Amino acid sequence: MSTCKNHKISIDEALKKAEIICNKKGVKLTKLRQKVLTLILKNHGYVKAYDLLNDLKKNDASAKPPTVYRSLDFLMEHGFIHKIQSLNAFVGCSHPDEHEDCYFLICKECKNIEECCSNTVKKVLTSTSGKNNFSPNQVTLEITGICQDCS
Amino acid sequence: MSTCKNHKISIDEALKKAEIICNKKGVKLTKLRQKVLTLILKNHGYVKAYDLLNDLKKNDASAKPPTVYRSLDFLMEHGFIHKIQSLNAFVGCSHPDEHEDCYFLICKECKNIEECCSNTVKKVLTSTSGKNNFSPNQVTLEITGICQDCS
DNA sequence: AACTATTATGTTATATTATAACATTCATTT
DNA sequence: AAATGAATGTTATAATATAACATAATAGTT
Repeated sequence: MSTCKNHKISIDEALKKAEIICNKKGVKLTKLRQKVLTLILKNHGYVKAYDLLNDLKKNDASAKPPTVYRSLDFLMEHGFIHKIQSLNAFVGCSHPDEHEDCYFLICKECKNIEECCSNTVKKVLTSTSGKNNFSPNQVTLEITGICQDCS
Repeated sequence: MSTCKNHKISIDEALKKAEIICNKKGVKLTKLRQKVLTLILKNHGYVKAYDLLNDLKKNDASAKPPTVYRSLDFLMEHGFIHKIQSLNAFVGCSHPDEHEDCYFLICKECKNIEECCSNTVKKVLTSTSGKNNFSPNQVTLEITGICQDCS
């Protein structure tokens, strides 16, 4: 069982968690989707779609862009991964079951991405949106900088 | 002089402002850059790079991707426009001289984008980053939802 | 004015990211 | 087994962006 200081939980645990959530929802975590999720979780930083595709090709030469994008779509839809908009990249989610608005601390040194949840941030964003009479739907909050280990 | 309720200032004013800032900085707002900035400001919502390219081609058939991307880079570098990461699109900036961390309210109905500055938001983000021992460098905050006019 | 250095633009080519559209396979239910 | 719907395979292409090198314009120097 592989673990990593950057994973709140191990890959195996994350996969099991995903399996359980899928069962609850009545959707299927197919072999392919598992494979893609595993490849993403294995990385401590972020992963690019075409790097994933190349990884998939090692086992299955017939893998093509839709192969990976469809899995990515599924995994995003169910909160198992997130897309980092400012990088066109993807990261695993450490807590797909308890999902709130999250934000990302992206270290430009080590490329590591920390996913954070903060009620304070959430509240401030909601209230500021409210002041603008805006009904928020989806928040993209990505903070690039230098992490503790790299400073 | 064209104005728009969504522009805090008119296009002409924005151009003049940009001109002044460029002079101060010792950089040049060339005809091409002016043209690109104008095309962006004319839009009330966001603009895609290749739409800009097509607009440019109307006057100059030889325009090519680097033509527009270089201008976009320049305009972003000096704060005259912003890139909306979640849309791969660009919006004009209404206050390039008094620049702080801004965020964007993106209406998925009317496609309008409101640029906002909030000290509260800024403070919360800085302090939350600090709690994670993270030195923020650049913040991407994009909130998608429904604006007042569309709700 | 001629020379030089720098900046900006032109040009060709290609890299990167992502989706549309249709065919086939697989799993589940009947 | 047949029918259905979901998932995957496959082909093609769309959309976004940059590398690399050539030329032109500009500003500063002689």
